[in-house]
This record gives sequence, C-alpha cells and structure tokens, in this order.
Amino acid sequence: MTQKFEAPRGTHDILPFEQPRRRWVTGEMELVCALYGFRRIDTPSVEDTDLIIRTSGAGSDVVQKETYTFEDRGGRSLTLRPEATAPICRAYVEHGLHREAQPQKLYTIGPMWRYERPQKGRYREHWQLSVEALGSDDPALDAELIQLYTELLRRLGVTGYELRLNSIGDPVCRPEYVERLSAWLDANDHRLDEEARAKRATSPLRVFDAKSERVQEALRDAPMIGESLCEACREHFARVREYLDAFGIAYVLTPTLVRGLDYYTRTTFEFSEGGTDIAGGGRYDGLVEEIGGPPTPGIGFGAGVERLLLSVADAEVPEPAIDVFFAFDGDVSRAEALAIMAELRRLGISADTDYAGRSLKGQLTQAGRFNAGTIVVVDGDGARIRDKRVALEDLVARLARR
RNA sequence: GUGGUCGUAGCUCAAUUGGUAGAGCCCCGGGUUGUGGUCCCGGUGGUUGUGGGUUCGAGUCCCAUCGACCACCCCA
Repeated sequence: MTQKFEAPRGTHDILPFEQPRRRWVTGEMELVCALYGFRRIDTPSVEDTDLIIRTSGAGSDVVQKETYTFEDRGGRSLTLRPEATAPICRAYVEHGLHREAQPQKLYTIGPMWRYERPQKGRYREHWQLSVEALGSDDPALDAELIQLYTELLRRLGVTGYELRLNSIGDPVCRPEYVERLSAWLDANDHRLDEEARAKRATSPLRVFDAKSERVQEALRDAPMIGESLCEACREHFARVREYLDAFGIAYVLTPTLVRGLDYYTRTTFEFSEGGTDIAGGGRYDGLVEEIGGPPTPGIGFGAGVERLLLSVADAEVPEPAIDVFFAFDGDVSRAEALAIMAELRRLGISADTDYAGRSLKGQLTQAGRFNAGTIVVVDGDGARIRDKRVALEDLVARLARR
C-alpha cells in the first residue's frame, strides 16, 4: 500500500506561479529596509529553548502552547523560532555588535513557527519580516519603524489599514501600575467573568484583551497605564506621537494594547487590515540585558508575509518572460541550435526550448507560456524569425542586439 | 487546546428517496489561424482524503483518522 504524502499540517508549498507576487512583496521589504538604513541579518531557524522561554516569557501563550520544541541527538533542547526578535538580540550580543556604532539597525525575512490551529493567513510555518533597531532609545526611532512599515504598505498599494498605538511603561512605572490595576481588579472582581479572571491569572495587563462586552464596559473604569506612566515614559511617548504627527501618520491611541510577549516596554503598536493583524511590535529596552548583554534599548516589529500577500492578492504583478524560444519545424538536428542557445545564455539572454517532443504548434504554445520575446523556428534550411529567414550563424549577433 | 462546516479527476464543481462516477478549465493531438495566445473536433486523466462498519449494494448512512476552512484562544 502506497502512502499519500501531504505537506504537514499548517505548512504549505509555495508554487512557481505564486513566486512572482511573493518576490514582489519580499523584494519591496528589502528595498524599503535598505532605504531606511537597515542591514540584513539572518539567524538560524532553531534556537536554544531557554532563549525563547526567557525572552518571550514562560507564561506567554507562545511558550505555553505554541512552540515546536525537540531534543536533538546530542541531548540539547532546541526550539523552532516563533519570532525573530530574540534570535537577533542573541546574535547582537554573541557577535559583539553592541561594541560597534549604535544603533544597529537590522532586519531579517524568514520562516517562523507557531504550533496552533491553522486558518487562512495563519500557518504553523509562516514568514515574517522582522525589523529591529538596537542600541538607542530615541523616540524618533520608534516613529521611524512605524513610518518604514507604512511606506512598505504604500508601495504595495495597501491603504485600508489601521495603526494602533500605546505605551505600557517601563520597570520604573509599570510595577506600580500593575499593583494599582490588581487592587482595582480585586475590588471589582464581581464585574469580571471567567475568561477575564483567567487572563488576569497569567498577566494582569492581559485582562484588557477580554472579549466580553460587559467586561470591557467595566474595564473602562479601571486605571489605565497611560495615567500611571513615569515622567520619562510619558515624555518618550509624547515624542513618539509628535514625530508620527509630523510624518502625517494617523494612529488610534489604544490604552488597552498590551501585546502577548513579556519583553515589551514603553511603545507598543500593531497594524491591522481587513480584520487581521498584519504587523505588530514595540520597544523592549530590557531584552538584551536579559539574555546576558549590556543594558541596551531596542525596538522592533514583525510583519507577516502571508498576511500581506492576502492584502495584495488582487494587485497586478508582471508575469515572468523569456527572451528567446527555440522551436523546431520537422525532424531537424537540434545540436547546432542548442549550442547557440547556450551561447545566448552566456551573454545574459534568457532562452529555452521544448523538451516534450511537442508538435510545432505545441512548441509555439509553449513559447507563449514562457512569454517569449522572440521565437526562432529552426528548420532544415536554417532558421526563421517571424517568417524572415536567418542563417544560424547570424542568430547570436542578431539576437544580442535586441 | 475547544466548538462547528466541509473533503468527488491537477483546478472549480455535478451525480434523482443509498444501485457500481460526469462536465468545464488545464494538459496532449488534429483542424482553422496573421507560424503561439481565438474558435472547432478528439484524447489522456478518478480504487469518490484514508481506515473500518451498516447494507444484496454507499460518493450518497455510522464511527475513527488526516486535512482545509470558520469561530474561540492567541497572534504575523
């Protein structure tokens, strides 16, 4: 009995016909990052499990139920990266990038893994653009990352999106706020529901993610982080907004935006389009130190490639085309023509021919599929291009001129 | 991880109250054509996701399993 194989659940093949659109998207990502002075860095797709747990937070959903963790043959516990911020920070420390000129503006594009129930635009293996600026707490940098992404969206023709923005404080002011919030939650426990209490148990801030209309109503009376920011955080957030205003970038202040990973401080933001989040990130000023580096501020965001592809599904993307196609009329020796084809390729002229034994009509159809700029029909007397006779010896010179 | 919908040729789908599968597109060939992209004709292609069960007989009913999708959870 032969087994039927499929791509593992939540993973998918990226077929040739999808490549041009995808290339366009990832190409614009690289282009925009370069325009903004970010340099590419690539890290392994697996990391030490401890790195992921320490940075994302042991209590976070990602770590609790979404990681792909396994032991390799040497007994090491490895985890497929669920996001790229921690790996990039690890590389930053490991290779001493903190000793070079700051900030280090870095980005990567690659596969990330999350073990969850697949849906459209939600895959266990999906690709993300991850943009990170390490070594500066300048609020202009926060604004720049946001602007960078809006510029990417502009180039891709995505318009109907929303940007949500918040500041969740830092180690100076957040603990105090969390205490105030906890006190309020204790006093108003009767106004919460099962879900809200569960969320509270993992992290007090997460109650703001509660779905229930009634609970949201109640939470409107709860103390908001915005009112509790320390002077430094308040000032920082004001600057970020000032820059965004100057850049003409609209945003929705969302006091309840807390995000799922433990490492965030100060600025948090997310972009959504068509009801789904297409990018999200924030500042993480304690992360580098947490993994053994010097105290280093940082800010970054992740943007889903597949989700962006859904947003640009209707955009027109030019089809790939080939320069020259060789067709053979009748039972002709192909050797000389194929040698010419190789010569063209050496000159940087793309060329192809039929390998399926097609009829002449079939070969021309094939040439059409390749969007051939020129079709050379080789027959017993040489060749012809659009019915004009051309000697085989003249082909290269003739085609190279085009 | 929880709940729900669905799963027939590569793709999109059809198949009377359960009776041993069809079409269009695609692909290949032929004709027409300004040497391909239009139109016409013909052809290849399916153990109905998989494994059990009920039945004289199942694509059509039941169970399990895998997968897709939707909601929740959460996120890119």
